[in-house]
Amino acid sequence: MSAQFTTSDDRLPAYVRLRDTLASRIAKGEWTAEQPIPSEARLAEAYQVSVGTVRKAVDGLVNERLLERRQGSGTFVKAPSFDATLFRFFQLREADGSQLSIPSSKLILRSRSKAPEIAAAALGTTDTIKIVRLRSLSEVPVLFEEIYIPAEEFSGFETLDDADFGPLLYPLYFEKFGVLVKRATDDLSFGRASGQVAQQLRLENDAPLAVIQRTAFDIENKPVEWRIARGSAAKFRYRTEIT
Amino acid sequence: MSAQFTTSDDRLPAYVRLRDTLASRIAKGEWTAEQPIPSEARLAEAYQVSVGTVRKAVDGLVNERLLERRQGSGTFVKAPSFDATLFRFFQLREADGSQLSIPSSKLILRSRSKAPEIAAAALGTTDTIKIVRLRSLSEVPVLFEEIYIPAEEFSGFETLDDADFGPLLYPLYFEKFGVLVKRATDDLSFGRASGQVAQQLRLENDAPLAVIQRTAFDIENKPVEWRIARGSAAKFRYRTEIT
DNA sequence: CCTTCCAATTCATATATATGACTGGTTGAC
DNA sequence: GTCAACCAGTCATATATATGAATTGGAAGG
Repeated sequence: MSAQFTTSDDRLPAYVRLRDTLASRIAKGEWTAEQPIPSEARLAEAYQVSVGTVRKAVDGLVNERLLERRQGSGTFVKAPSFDATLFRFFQLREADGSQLSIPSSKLILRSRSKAPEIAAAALGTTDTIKIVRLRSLSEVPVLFEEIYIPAEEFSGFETLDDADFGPLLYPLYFEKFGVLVKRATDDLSFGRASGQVAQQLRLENDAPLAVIQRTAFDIENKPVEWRIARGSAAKFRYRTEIT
Repeated sequence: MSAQFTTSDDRLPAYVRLRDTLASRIAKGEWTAEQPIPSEARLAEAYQVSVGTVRKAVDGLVNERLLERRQGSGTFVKAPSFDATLFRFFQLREADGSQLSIPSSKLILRSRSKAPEIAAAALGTTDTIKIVRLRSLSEVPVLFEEIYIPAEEFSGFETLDDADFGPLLYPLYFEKFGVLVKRATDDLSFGRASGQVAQQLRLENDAPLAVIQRTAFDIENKPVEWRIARGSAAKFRYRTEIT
């Protein structure tokens, strides 16, 4: 039984093509996070390569955090744990001082909308759906988000039921539209509150703001979301590793 | 010919012990960045392991950016390219609009000094040497830095000749004290200018400030430097990848 | 019914080996 | 002297294989 690589330049090394092939199968949702993918031996047999080559391909995907190895049990698709990323920036805790938690989200707007220039440049299209949310911890608003996603990829997004929206968008993208966000680039800068932003965040005009602009990419490195999030600079905390 | 692993728990896999051993040899400055380290075949022979095991050990060090492979030529120690990291935050250009460059540095203070609590906590000692610098681009001050390093590791630092100081400290740490900075953790927040900081940066009192607190670690993950850097928030730009 | 033990499955480590690709220097023809 | 061809050394890819370690599920036994 010899499965095919997904079309990709066959001058590339086998382990690279296998990695791409597996990434694509993961993106298609062929495997769930609960069940192991086929064993290394099976994959080797299926794609007619050696186990070593499979291991090297899987190594890559493990490195990219798409897969997770569990010795003795198998290799599993890693649930896209893109969870609290944005909230690493605002290290807030619930009033009781407990662990950080994912803030609740209030949907303010969701509509077909022409993307502003900077979002259009990042996404490569002006035909987008705009989402505006206010995120809060313990009823205190902490982050005001404007989000743009390409209308083409997310057609039907405007008509989703409000009940489908949880506090996190990326799982929704994946479940309803098969869009798996794999990485993102965040740009941080500093600004000042005004108008709707100030009002929603309950800040004074000109209050210092931390501004985070994010472009998110799917498995194929195609940009699938642009957003700008703003929160009070006073509460801003960010930690990063440099190597 | 069988070289020894540096003492490390011999229950660990061979490739891990070899990686540690090589890391230690790199840290000792046994190889320069200009000459290749011994070939994979030679290392395999010297340590009595297979080439595959050597490759896996070297893979690790390449991943950590300690080594760099050049097909056909060899594997080289990577010059600690910790250069412009801090200045990723302040994306400033020379007045002529040219590429970013490393800012010049004016030494303001260098003396044995008791570390403030937060630095002492990071470094594990209060017995430190304090360095204060003002960094400028095209004569415009952009960053005010206070740096603490453990007096024990850097004994003699106070008596270094001023001429030894270039714009970057990490090469100096390495050349004069054998301390190789491998990674660092940066904590970002926003604050307000006052006193000496405001004066040196030529900002008004209460001007918004970006604050970066960094702890730097050597190859053995021992903290070897703590610093706090401050610059005008207005010029602050930071980009990061999330995956 | 529960615990213990065992066997199968799976990933983890390690070796040995072969071939290809790239680099840098040497050789030799002109 | 110049330049092309060659060659030796090095990392890159790929295979085959063996053994160890962790997990799981079921059989055996009380």
